[in-house]
Amino acid sequence: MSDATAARAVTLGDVAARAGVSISTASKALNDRGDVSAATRAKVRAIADELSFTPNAMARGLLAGRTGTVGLLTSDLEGRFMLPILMGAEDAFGAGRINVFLCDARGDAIREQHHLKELLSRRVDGIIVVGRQTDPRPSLGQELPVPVVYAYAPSDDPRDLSLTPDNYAGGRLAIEHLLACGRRRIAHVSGDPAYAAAQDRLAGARAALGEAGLELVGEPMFSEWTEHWGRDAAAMLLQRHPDIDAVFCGSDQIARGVLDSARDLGRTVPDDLAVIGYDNWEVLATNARPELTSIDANLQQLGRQAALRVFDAIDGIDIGEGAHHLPVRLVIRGSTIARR
Amino acid sequence: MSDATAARAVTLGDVAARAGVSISTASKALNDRGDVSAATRAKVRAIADELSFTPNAMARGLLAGRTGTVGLLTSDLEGRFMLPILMGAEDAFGAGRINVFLCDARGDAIREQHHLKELLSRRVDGIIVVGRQTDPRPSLGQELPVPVVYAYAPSDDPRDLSLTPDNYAGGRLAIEHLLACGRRRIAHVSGDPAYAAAQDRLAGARAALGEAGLELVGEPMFSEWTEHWGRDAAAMLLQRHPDIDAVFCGSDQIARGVLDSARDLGRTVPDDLAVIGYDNWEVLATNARPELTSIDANLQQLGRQAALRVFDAIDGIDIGEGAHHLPVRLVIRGSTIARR
DNA sequence: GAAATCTACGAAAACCCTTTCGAAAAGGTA
DNA sequence: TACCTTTTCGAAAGGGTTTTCGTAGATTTC
Repeated sequence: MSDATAARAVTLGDVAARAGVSISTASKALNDRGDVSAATRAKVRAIADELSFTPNAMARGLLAGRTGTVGLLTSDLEGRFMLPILMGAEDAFGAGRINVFLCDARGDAIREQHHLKELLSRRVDGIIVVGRQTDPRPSLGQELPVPVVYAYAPSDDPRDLSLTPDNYAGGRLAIEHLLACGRRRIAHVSGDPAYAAAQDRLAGARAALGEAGLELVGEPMFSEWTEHWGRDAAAMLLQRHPDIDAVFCGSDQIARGVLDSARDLGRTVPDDLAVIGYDNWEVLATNARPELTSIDANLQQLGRQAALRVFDAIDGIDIGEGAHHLPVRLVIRGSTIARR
Repeated sequence: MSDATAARAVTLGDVAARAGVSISTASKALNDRGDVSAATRAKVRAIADELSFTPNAMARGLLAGRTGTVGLLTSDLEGRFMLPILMGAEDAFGAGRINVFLCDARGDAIREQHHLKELLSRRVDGIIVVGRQTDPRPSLGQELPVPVVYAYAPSDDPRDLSLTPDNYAGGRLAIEHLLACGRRRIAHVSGDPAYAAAQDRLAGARAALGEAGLELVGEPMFSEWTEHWGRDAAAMLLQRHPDIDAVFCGSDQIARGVLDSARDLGRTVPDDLAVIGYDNWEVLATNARPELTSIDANLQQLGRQAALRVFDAIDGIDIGEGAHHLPVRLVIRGSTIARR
């Protein structure tokens, strides 16, 4: 960028002057509006191309009242869950010629307020708030001049619209799959029990077991969402309850640890022991031995949905309120069913 | 968002009227500019707060010529490398009251052009282009009205400024560490040989070995950047060259696979065999058995640098040109040195 | 008391675009 | 020729803010 001439950008006026027409005619020619002769239109278009004229979105937005931008307020970019949501949203917006303002609050409420102000000052047409856990988070309030949709982490105010993955259903789905595979003695190893996700998944699992007249083998084991813990937990578990035939893990990382320990202890997966993970983190799941069956939260879909809701709200459509739990999906791989 | 009144946002005029002063006085009062009495200033401020007035950034940008926004044009959000870069950039910008337009081109040139046009239409003050590989990518051209900095993937035009991690130095660093650990019979397992990163790391490794009067054991093994390949490669390697005492892996995933196979084949890491990875992907590296020594490309720092360069360019400072290789960092863990 | 100096404020231009409405030109009809 | 219709274009307003410059009033100086 040595010679980036900071020359004034070419304006509609420049195009009009060069084409020998008025500014209004030029505008109409470029926007297919009003009555302009075909010849004039072609001429203006040609000149605009030649000067590589790009209309000033700000000037346009000033008039229209709409900016064609949406704010994406994340609390923690780092998280693995943020990305697919972000992609889904960006995807949906990209199709509609909307641009995304990205703000990362780093989990800090003050930074969040600061970013919120920035977004409002830029007159975004809507805001998506993406949390890093499925635990409820403080609402931005009801007084905002733009529609807000909460994704992943629901708002703690039921008047807000929140989209969040259905962890309860995920827990059920995992257990139902294990039961369908003929497993009966199922244990649960999960992460931090303070996470709503951990509790919801467990609740779903217990419900599914209950309907089959079964219970978890032993107490559910909670600690961290890491492979390390998965290994340690599995070692303890297999010693205490050598007769288990399946483990439902709260995350793929934990499941990887469980797989490792099981292998070390001479258990064969899936024949001897079925293992199911959660999150369907592809890199981890597909490189496990055997490949890991998992629950996918459809996060990209969730991001898409959030974006579409914001679209609707912008168009004046009522998008409703409350926390909506989006369906999750079972991805079957070799850790629960032997390959034929 | 049930009651998001689409009421017209409060303008400076509203504040001025309510305060009983002119628009210009109100503006000056809020911006600490011009001559305004302390009393008037306080009054205007109070009213602005009360009405929760937020200046319209578009109207402001229209005048100033600067928008306080920067475009982040990524070619592939999905990639693991994008995130830290994005975070670093967002961080640097956040501090300077600049907002980030995020655009994901999905690796598609047409989408990229489309997004570029959008960004220019929004009159961003600068653009950061983030690629997904360290291979050179097509330049956006020299004719753009705003400064551009290429991060991770350098531009193929030497007149552009590119910041990219120094893979050659990374290769050297890895080998030098292994040599310092007393290893002499070192093999190399890497990913897709079509990646510049793979070739650069290998070249650096060979240079370091050469200086010590050594050579790689066997041919470098290329295939995929996966654990699967790491396992397969290690199995072959240890059969063909049972006497190797270290493996330099092209990625942490490959290294994880190598660790797995080594363990299966009864080799002890690090006593018997040292393993070093690349990328320092924390989740993988710290959960390996033993924890994985790796090379960290300082991507967050790279993103920061890119942002700062754009800042400078906006301020009219010449930011230079050419591809700059940013230093990488060795992170020592248990896979190369036994814990005391 | 007049002149000079400050101080505090307001009017208006500028930024770039879209849109409305009126006017001019061109063509057709009686 | 006088009148009407259709087509094509331009003048001007409007959007919200910043900034420049002028002015009215207050204060000081001789």
